[in-house]
Formats: sequence, structure tokens, C-alpha cells
Amino acid sequence: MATIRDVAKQAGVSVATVSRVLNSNGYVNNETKKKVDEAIRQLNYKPNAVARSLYKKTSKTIGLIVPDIGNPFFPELARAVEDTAHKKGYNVVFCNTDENVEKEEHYLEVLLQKYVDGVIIASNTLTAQKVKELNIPVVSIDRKITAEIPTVVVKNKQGARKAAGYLKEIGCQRIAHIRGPHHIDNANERVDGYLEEVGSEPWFKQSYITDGNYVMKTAIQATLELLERHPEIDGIFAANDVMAIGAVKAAYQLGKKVPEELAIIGFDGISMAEATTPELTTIAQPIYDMGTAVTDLLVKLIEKKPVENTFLELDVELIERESTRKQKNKGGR
Amino acid sequence: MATIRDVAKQAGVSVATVSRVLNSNGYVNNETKKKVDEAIRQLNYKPNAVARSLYKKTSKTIGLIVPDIGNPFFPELARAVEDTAHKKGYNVVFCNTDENVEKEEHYLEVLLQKYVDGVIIASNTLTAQKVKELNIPVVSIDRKITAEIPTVVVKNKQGARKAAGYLKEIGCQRIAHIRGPHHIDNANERVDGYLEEVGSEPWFKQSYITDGNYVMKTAIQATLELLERHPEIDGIFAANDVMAIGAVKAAYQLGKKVPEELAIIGFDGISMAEATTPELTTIAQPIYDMGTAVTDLLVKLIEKKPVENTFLELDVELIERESTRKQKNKGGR
DNA sequence: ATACTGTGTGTAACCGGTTACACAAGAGAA
DNA sequence: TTCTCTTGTGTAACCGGTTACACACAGTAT
Repeated sequence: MATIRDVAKQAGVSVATVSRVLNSNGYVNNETKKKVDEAIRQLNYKPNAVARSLYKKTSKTIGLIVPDIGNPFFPELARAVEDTAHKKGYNVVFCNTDENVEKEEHYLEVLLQKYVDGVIIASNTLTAQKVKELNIPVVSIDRKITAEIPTVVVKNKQGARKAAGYLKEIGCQRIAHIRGPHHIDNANERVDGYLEEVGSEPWFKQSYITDGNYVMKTAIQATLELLERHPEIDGIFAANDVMAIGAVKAAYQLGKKVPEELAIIGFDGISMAEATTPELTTIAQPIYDMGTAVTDLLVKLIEKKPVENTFLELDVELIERESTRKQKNKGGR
Repeated sequence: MATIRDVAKQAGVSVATVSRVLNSNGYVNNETKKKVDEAIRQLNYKPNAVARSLYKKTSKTIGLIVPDIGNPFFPELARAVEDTAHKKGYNVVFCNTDENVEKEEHYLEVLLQKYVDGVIIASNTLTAQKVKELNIPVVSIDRKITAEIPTVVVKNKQGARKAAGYLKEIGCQRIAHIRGPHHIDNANERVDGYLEEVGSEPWFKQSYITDGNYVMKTAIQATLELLERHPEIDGIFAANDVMAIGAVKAAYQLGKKVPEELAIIGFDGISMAEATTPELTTIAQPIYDMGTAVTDLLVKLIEKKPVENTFLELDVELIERESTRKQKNKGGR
């Protein structure tokens, strides 16, 4: 591999001049520039990014820390992050934490030692204190950590209200909720939204809320038990699409027809929700846009550009598909 | 951030000694080591990975280049790669190429400039020549590039034979194939396997093979046209699960019952195939194992450890689920 | 004639590690 | 006593860029 000194020798100039040509700063005579460019071409010279990083204390790399890329929400997000980062000249190193604090801290340490310029993280275990110690920009996605950390999320409560409200609107009389993990903020917000919409209905019971842990298997089991306990349920709002798909499968097992006897709505808008039969009605997050937005935000923070807003709360959108049906019994009994 | 010189000063020794303690090489007196460790602790010193990289010409980082992380096969693979890399002390930087040659070359260049120690790539556009020029270990996953490049794939042809053979076995009389892109090796191998199994059947027609391009939408359309042209078809082997799911949806649109009137089998074993109704019968690749295997292989090459085999062809496994049914009309008409 | 400004280029320090090499002291062998 | 080997430590060069600073020269203002 040719170095900048080889190029300098070949072009008959100093390394400083070559560096000036490379970075187009300082004064360089046009003739000299031509000679340098020619030498670069001849030697097929590529500047060494590591050496540059060492001096500049920046690496044009960002870290992306997610719980599990196997969770279909995150690949779609990762795709957007990578696309946007690439456009802005950054690489992405990616890390799975499995919601494990030690793994997360370990990764942050390693990333820091490698001079990553910033980090995008989906976490609930991270504290503001630790982030401050990192001394590099950190932005949070999908989950609020603290007010100090720039964040991109969606209107979870509003989305949940939309979901529950929609089920009421299409005529459901008894609406249950399969909730996400108690330690994850967005799960709690979705419960809140559900409660605001149906909590004061005469038929409402606390036992209409059941734990699904954002996982399909758990949700199937939870739905089976729920429907056994409460056969009167005719609508389910699952806090994410994966659980909604689980609910559909459970209904299928019990011979309940979806949407005729049981309407099911999810949350997230992952592409898997379009692959099922019946296709899933869902509250879609603009996942790609969220990825673009956090990355834009992070890069601005890295490059110390002005940021208008460090807390973005994006809108969600109801996408009506086959797992619910509008005409059903409209207007109540 | 404390540097090695700060630590040396604090401990009253030279930087060489600190470095020896850090890397446990050379002779260091036990008392000295204690002093250094204490200084490291006091200053909360973390060695700078970039400086180390510059001298050692290695970064403990590998590149993972895939066409599109949005394709559900790749997150599962990426997860395995990242897990394994992490265990061995490597980070993963990941890149989406969209099968675009320029993007791919650009990424390889950038990765090289950052001293990544090796690359895992799923590509069909890469040439052996280019790989040689990189001068770092490159391993190929999911697709054969050339004989010189170490590769991890599955037995595609054998898997395809299994799929078609299984459909025959359960009593299908007319078996069609939705194939993947013509420029992707594994797609062609799957066609070959299909042909070996049914190509000489009296009923076989070339028009039973249709293009699906590994994409759900395309596959839906292809299936609709296929079943219109050939309503006699009672079995479909799709070259990947995503297309198989598309075929199921198409059948549903046409009112054809799966599996009673039409049996459908996929290929890949992505987790999405378990989420559908009916659940998809498929030829499962050991995706996680493949990721583990390529990463192990790459790390061995990087660390110049002996490698027993640079061409791994893993077995696939038939997973029977609901989109096919064994009892149907067994033993022919 | 003098001072100042803009252009153009080179030298060497610097980023923060690693390690070749030199050197010293003590133990054991000849 | 002298030589050799092992242990232990420090100095400084090195990895390959970037840039502060010095210097030189031409043109222009005073």
C-alpha cells in the first residue's frame, strides 16, 4: 500500500502539499495539484483512514445498538440508518444487546475506544449519567431514556387510542389488550392509550389486559388463556405486530374467525404484517423515516450543526387490512 | 481521556512497561505490574484502539456486506455473524449493496481504508480478481463466487429435490416452480434440483417454471398467472419462503384452498414462515449455523489458523407444516 | 524604499499506541 | 574471575496521516 510519503516523493513535493491536495485546503498551485493527482493515480494511492482518525479523533463511523436484529422492527430501522449514514459519509457498526446491561456497556466502551463519532441506541437500561461520561453524541430511538438525550419516538399513546378507538368504531363490544414488557416505556404508553379509550367503558375489566412480552409465542399462549377466560371478547389490540400475528394464530387454533368473530389490530407496521393471512390491520410507525430522522439528528450533533428539535415524536398511521372489518355491526347492538 | 503516557507518569514507569502490562508480553516485575494496574484504575485509562490499529495494521473489525438487510434471510444471518464475531473479539460493520456493483466496490474500498481485518460478503457481482487485490481475507456466504474464495452455502440442488420429491410423495400430480433471479447461482441450482426430480415426468411442461425474482409481490403475480394458465397445478415449490408466502396469498385470492387443493413449499426457513396461516412447509437452511460457520472461517483466516475446509456446503432440512399435507391422495390416483 | 498582503511550499511535531534495541543487574556455569 | 543467560526497564523510532509554523516571493500600497 502506497503512503502519502510515496506520493510526495513521486510528485516531487512534500507530504504537506499532498495532504493539501487531498483535503482541498490551503494554497496549492494548479500545476502542483496536477502533478500530485497524477502521482496518486499512478500509485493507486488511498489515504489511510486509521491514521487520519488518530489525528482527527473522529472515524466517520457511528454505532447502532439494538436489542436484537432478529426482531423484525430493527432490520427495517437498520436499513434506514445505514442508508442515511452512507449518504452522509459514515459507516455503521452494529451491536445486539439482548437488553443485557453488561453487553451494552461493553459495546459502548469498545465503540468509544474506536473513536466512533456517535451512537444510536434502542435501550431502556442506559442511564443519563453513563451517556454523559461517553462524551460523544448519543441519540435514542424507539424508547425515551431521559429528557437530556435526544430522542426519536412515535406517538405511542395516541396510536394506542387510535387502535382501541378503531375497534370500537367498527363495532367491537369487548376489547382486550395484549401488552408489551412492563419495563419498556412504549409498552406502558400503549397501555395508557388503550385505557384512555376503553378504561371507563361499562364492560371494561382489568383482566382484559394480559402480558405478551412483545414475543409471538408468549402472545399465542396469552391469547388462548384470554379467550378461554373471556369468550365474550370480540376485539384485540396487541401492542406490537408480532404479538398480533400470535393472536391471529391463537384464534385460528380455537376456530374463531378473524375478523368476523374476533377483530385483531397490531402496532408497528412491520412488513411481516402484510405477509399473513388475513393481512394484519395495524398502527404503522414510519420505521424508515424514524431511522432517517435519528441518523440525520445524530450527524447534525456530530458535526455541531444547529438542531431545531432534539425530541421528535412522529405520527403513526392506521392501516386497515383484513384482520378487522369496518362494516361489522356498525353503530352498536 | 488519559493516554498511556499519563499512566506511565502516574505509575512512575515508562510507556513501554505500561504497554507490556496491557498486553501481557515481555518481562514485567510483579510489583511494577501492580503499580501500573493501580494507575490504570485511578485514571480510568482505556487504550486507544485507533492508535493500536495504526501500528498493528489490524482493527478487530470485520465487514458484513449483504444485498439488503430488509430481506428476512439476512437479519438472521447478521445476528449469527455478530454474535460469533463478538465472542471472538471482533466488531461488525455492515453494508447494504442492493446488488449494486458500484456500491459494493465503494464499500470494499472504505472498509479497506479502515483496516478491517476481513469481509463476509453475499454477492454475485464480485470477481476473484478484485478479491485478490484487497489483500485481506474474504469469505462468501449464500452464494458461490469462485473456487478460490472460501464459501459457506447449503446444498441447494439437494434441497430442491427434497422439496419437489416431497410434493410428489404427498400425492401432487402437477408441480410448478417459482424460481429466483437468473443471475443468482443458488436460484439456478434450485431449478436444477426441481428439474432432476420432475423434469422427466410425463406431465412436465417447461411453462411450469415461472419467474418470481425472490420477491413477494412478483411471486403473487406470477402465481396468479401460473394458476390461470395451468389450473391443473396442485403443488408449488417456491425457491424461497417469501415467494412461497406470496403464492399462498395468491391461492387465497383465487379461492384455492391450501393445502387441500394446492400444496405449497418454500425454501430458507426464515422465521416469518412460522408466522403465516397456514404455516409454511419449507426446506430450512441452518441460517444461524451458516452465520456462525462463515464467521468462524473468516476469523481463522484472519488469524492465520489452520482451516480444514474452505468450502462448506451445509445440509438443509425439510420442515413439514400446514401448507402441505401428508395424507392427501397418497399413492397416486 | 519600506511595509504589508496573498500565494505557495516545506519541516517537523503531533495523534497514542507498539516494539526494536540498548542497557543493567543478578544468577549460575566454566 | 569471566562469560552467558534470564529478568527487568527505558529510549526512541515507527505506523500514516494532519497541521502549526517558518519562509520565500510577487504584487501593491505608502
